[in-house]
Amino acid sequence: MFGAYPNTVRVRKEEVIQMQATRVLDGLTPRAREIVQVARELLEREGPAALSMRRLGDQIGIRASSIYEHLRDKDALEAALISVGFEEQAELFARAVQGAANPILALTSAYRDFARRQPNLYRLMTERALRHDLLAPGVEEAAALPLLHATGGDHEQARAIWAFAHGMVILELNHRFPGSADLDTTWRKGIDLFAGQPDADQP
Amino acid sequence: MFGAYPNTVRVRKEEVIQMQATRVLDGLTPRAREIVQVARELLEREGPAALSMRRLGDQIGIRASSIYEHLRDKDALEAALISVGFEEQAELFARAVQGAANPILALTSAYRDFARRQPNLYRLMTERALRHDLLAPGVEEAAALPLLHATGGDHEQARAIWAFAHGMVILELNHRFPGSADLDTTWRKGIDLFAGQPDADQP
DNA sequence: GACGGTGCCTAACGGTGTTCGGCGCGTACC
DNA sequence: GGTACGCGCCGAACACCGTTAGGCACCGTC
Repeated sequence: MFGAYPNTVRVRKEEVIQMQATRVLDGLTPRAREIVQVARELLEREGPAALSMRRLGDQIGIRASSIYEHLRDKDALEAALISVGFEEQAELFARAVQGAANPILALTSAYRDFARRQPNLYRLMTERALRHDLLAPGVEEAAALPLLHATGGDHEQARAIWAFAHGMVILELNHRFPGSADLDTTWRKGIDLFAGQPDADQP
Repeated sequence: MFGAYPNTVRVRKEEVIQMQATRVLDGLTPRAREIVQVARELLEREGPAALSMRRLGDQIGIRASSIYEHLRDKDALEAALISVGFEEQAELFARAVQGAANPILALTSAYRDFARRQPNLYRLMTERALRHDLLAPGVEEAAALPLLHATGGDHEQARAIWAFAHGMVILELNHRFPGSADLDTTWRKGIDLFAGQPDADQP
């Protein structure tokens, strides 16, 4: 992410829209889509430990072994969930920057919102190396494009902002900040550093 | 972390040293210490999936069920590993700031080194909420103190730097940056923003 | 009407964390 | 010196996990 394209890339909004149009679940049968959807609800409602093939089968009304008729294995199921997550991020982020006075602030707010609304999916999307061989192609890059666009194509800055945002989000989700911490302020100050008045050091 | 103490705390170096002296493993029997040590090697050598009670027993030469004579359960084992990790961080960080021209830069370098040298332990320490009821008391705070000290007691700044550092580290460990990314540069630029010349915007 | 594929089933394998009952051995005490 | 105790181990078992193999019923197509 933030480096898959050469530094000189110029991203037009049309390209972003087009990548969003590539629906992840289109490559799946209706039954597989249903399974992925139920899996997502189960994951978010009861946590990662509850997302077992047997529990998932129970939710649908079939045996665990029958799931393998529709999805190769659990890795493929998780990859589908992650692909859906990236797709929704891409759409969310593209919408967030539309007409935003401070695109980077708008993007990081949307990033935090996404993670807080579906913490278990967000963890799934970030806590391990990605299986690019199982993900829907291009979906990760599509989620990253709005931020790269907001930094004017500066991969360096985009990566730094992403690292800060992910660090803030995942430490918050894992309750690693004390309850007394004013995270809104920490976010604002941090983002101001990255995206704030860049002309401050100009004469 | 970065908030367990009131903002006005003044940390003397002697206090840091003293907290380091509290050895985590002292509360364990010799056999339990051995198990934790073997578990650490197994975790780091073969990854989190290999850290099972049976595999661990094999390494020691006993049955999995015998481990429960020495450690309450797997949560307690993991908590011991995490406690050891924090303890080593505390010592490493305290050493890193000694005589450093730029303490924050020295600290974040040590932070990254720690994570890269024992990625699986670092993941274990950060990827879930901490079981404070199982951790050695004070060990998390001890690891956080040097950074809080380096920011002059500014919890806000300490949290932001921590979030950036953790984000950079965990995304690097999980291979989420492209191979072409120059992470050294990203680190330097990011840390400069947080800790760099604060007199840049002075006349 | 037979054929083939689809989608489910049961059963099983090897793995996981954990508990229970038993057993041998060394130490402490009478 | 004999006895009691408890520590540290063991085997067996339970409930769960991901996954595979083989069978069976249905349904559309030739």
